[in-house]
Amino acid sequence: MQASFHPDYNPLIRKLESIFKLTDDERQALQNLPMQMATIKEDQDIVREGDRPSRSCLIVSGFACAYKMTAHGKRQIVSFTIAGDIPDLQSLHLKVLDSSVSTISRCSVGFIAHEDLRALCERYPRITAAFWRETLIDAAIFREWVVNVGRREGSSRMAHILCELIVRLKAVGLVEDDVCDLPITQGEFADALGFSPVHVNRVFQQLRAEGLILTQGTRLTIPDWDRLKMAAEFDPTYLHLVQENAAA
Amino acid sequence: MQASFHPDYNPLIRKLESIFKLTDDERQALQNLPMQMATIKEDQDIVREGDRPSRSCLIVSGFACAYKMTAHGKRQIVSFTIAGDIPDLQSLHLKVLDSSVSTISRCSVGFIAHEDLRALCERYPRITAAFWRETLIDAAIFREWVVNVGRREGSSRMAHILCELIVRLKAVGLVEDDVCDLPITQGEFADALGFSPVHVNRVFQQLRAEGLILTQGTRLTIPDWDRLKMAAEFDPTYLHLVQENAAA
DNA sequence: CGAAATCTTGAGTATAATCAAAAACGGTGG
DNA sequence: CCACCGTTTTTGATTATACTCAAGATTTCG
Repeated sequence: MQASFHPDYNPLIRKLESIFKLTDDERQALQNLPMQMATIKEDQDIVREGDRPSRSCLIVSGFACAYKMTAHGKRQIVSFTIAGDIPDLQSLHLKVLDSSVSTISRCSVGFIAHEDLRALCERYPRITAAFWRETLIDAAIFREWVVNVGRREGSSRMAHILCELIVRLKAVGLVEDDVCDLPITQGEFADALGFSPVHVNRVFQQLRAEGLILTQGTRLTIPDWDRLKMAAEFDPTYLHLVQENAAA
Repeated sequence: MQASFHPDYNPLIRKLESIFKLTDDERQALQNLPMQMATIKEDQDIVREGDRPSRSCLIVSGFACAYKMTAHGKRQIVSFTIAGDIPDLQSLHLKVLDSSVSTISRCSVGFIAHEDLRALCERYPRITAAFWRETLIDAAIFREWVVNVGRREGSSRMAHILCELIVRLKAVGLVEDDVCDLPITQGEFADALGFSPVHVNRVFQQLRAEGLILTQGTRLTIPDWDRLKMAAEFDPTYLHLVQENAAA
């Protein structure tokens, strides 16, 4: 089936609008972009390492992640993806996928054919630049994750990933009053941080004890944003948010 | 001063040629691309985190790296860059640099103004796509580094980074008979692997004892490539080399 | 309500960090 | 060519962070 978003609700258009003012022409082209919608339940692979996809997937709602497996069967999550992200946009130019994408929560996703993306890019250079820019921000996030996993310990590592998630969720309107819904299990955080699940649990308790976070089920509350940022050594520059969205 | 390469020696053109056959027009445009050449001695920053550069730098020869510092003064190298790489190409679309680039050995670099790159991309969409693709491969390498630092231990982590370097050096003709010159100190490897220098030293000794590597000064020899690959759990897919260069 | 997943706790272990000092190496200048 | 200096590599001993294993508590969801 084709997408039928109210213009304001198409998360792709919203994201591009936040970077620059779309012309009517560009907006029209984006609204007409064929998109095959699907709902995918939690913990399902959307695409797998080794695939040679002919389309990319836009996460419309829900949480997903990109991950790789080591030869010894250990999983490393390399990024969390939220509404508006296209976690496999790189497959437009790289034939073989080098990582898998899996849902974390139930997701609504839109598949966009590469041929349609290519046609769009060919006609609208500013959209090409915007897509390229998105993949460059993804790369900036990977860089920061290398730093996080390589050089930060326990609680600052955990705090950092929480800061990143909150800022990114805030940018797409998914944080209200320092509260957000974060359906990510401690085991999944472990795979993102290079920790064991047990260690994540202990670090969580430490953060709670220090009053840096509050959890009730999947609901996360940040009582004191500045203190969490401090504990995380968090500097949001690498997310390259535009001013209006950079509420960090 | 302007660049004056023999066509075959311009590492940027060589790299693009390895992806697709350039038209005469495209090759001409690349040869005419204004490039300010400089020689930079070892351990010098070329650009720094926080800069807002108006040009990008092509590494023509030598070894460099991109790195970030944590608030506690620890350094994490997020990538090694070799001849033909443009480690800060992302600054074409991201105003503020989120990482620094430093030389490791004495380097010959060419600075290319963003306005010239933009003009080139505007006129030659295939070159745009090729540059975009290069940044996507950078991102794929960052992903693999997250896995390496997050989920591999001691010798496989070290072996993996050696495998990557060797394959990339081979792709640009800097490996002969399983021997290459690798002017990277153990302290620098430590910053790339998230280890202490002492631990890198011990892992090196382990790899030597297992006959996986041989070192004489900065000269690295790989007696048995398959065994090193095995120890590293190395799969070169993520480097997205084209067939002719994929001698891994 | 019951089963499965997730979270939590404890105990023992392993990988890697830190600190400190010595040996080897590489380049420079006399 | 050799002595000297700074850097890099190496070694040893101790400590710390995080892992593993195992079991019990809690939550979630059908």
